[in-house]
Amino acid sequence: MARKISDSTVRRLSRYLRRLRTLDRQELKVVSSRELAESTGTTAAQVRKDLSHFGSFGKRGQGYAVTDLRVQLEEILGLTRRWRVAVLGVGKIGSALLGYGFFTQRGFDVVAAFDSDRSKIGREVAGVTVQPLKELEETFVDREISIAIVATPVEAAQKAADRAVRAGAQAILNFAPIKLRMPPEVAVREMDVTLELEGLCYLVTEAGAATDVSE
Amino acid sequence: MARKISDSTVRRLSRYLRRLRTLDRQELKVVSSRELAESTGTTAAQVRKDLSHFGSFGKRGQGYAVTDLRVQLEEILGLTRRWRVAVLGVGKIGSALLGYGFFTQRGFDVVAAFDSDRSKIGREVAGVTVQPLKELEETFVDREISIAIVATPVEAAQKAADRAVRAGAQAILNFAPIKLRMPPEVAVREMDVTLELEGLCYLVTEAGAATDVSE
DNA sequence: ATCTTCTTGTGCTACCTTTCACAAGCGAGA
DNA sequence: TCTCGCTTGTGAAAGGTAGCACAAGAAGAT
Repeated sequence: MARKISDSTVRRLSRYLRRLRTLDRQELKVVSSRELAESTGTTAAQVRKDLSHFGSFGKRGQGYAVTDLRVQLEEILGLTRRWRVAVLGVGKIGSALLGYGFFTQRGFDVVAAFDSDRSKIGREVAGVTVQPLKELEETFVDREISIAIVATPVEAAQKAADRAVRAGAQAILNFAPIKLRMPPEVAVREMDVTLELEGLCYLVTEAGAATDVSE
Repeated sequence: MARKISDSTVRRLSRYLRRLRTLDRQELKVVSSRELAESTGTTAAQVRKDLSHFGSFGKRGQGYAVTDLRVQLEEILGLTRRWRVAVLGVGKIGSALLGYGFFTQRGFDVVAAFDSDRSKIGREVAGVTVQPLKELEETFVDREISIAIVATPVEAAQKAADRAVRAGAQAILNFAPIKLRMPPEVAVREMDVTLELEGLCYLVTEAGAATDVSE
């Protein structure tokens, strides 16, 4: 299992898992690569290729055992344990994330929140008390936090992420509109709303231009 | 300009533009592909290749004129006009987006918000009055809304998106954890927090397993 | 026991994206 | 005018990802 798995494969695995959990709740026993593909927006061949990187989980002629595959995927993705998460920056996005019940349900416990704004410190948001930044290092170590969600204003993002990493964070989910510079051993994913919106604008504009020409 | 530009290229163009806007504000006149690459986390060759799909904007030996390239990119991405946006679902994420000042600054006007919850209807969030879903169609047409941000609970997402498209939306930014089925002419981008978090878990777990073996 | 039907796992192929490497071009200075 | 230093634009190569097509295998029917 030494070969590198691409981000797009990992994203699809998450989608398969999500679907499998639903099927499992509905007590369905078996699913085919085709069904899995249709419900996650990909192709059957892609599903099989993705899974084949990790082993053979299906039965020819039958499909995949739902519960079994679900468990396998949870193990592959590292979701058999719970993950402790901290939110850096309790503004609009930070508060929304703190109140997002889905996390707990999915194995993520938001156990700390930080902000530099004195008026926010001490306030309790969705069961988590907002702490001052100076307590970041100690809290990360004490509560064994491995994932930091950066939801600060853009100008504070890099520094906040740096501190989280020095305090032991192994992964960063970044909502700030900036490309963070991180050491290679730290996993980073970007959630950049304006970037995606601008991407949509390009597609709409392009589609419009294309039809204009053909007409 | 008939060839298809990949999503990753478009995302990078957005990043270049973001950087160019900063440089422009700082009154810097010229920038090289190398500088642009460093500040956006890519390579100089990549920057040049990305731009070359749309024309020759630089001067050999000199670099790119900042303002000029900024304007070119704004035109390419379709950002010389303003875009009218509606938020579907005024829960945690929806409200956070409504209050996100960055949008206005970047050419996006959130001109409508919808929710099915009676207690939210009529309430004003960041200058936008929450409307009932039954007014969706009329409002999309009247206000010429082209982009819908789906921030409903997962079970309502597909229906909300369908209605938006029937009412004239050309693009969907989807925050619900589901792969939306949309006609091909509609542009869709996903913002799936748990998907990204699970991706981080995979990377951290994998990195841990790798070091365990080598040690 | 054999045949039929169905679906997996996978080698091969096609396509797409990124990187490399260098000629072409620009300006400054002698 | 010629040379030098620098950076672009781009063809070609490398590297990666997705799709195709089919042999292998499993269960049930005859």
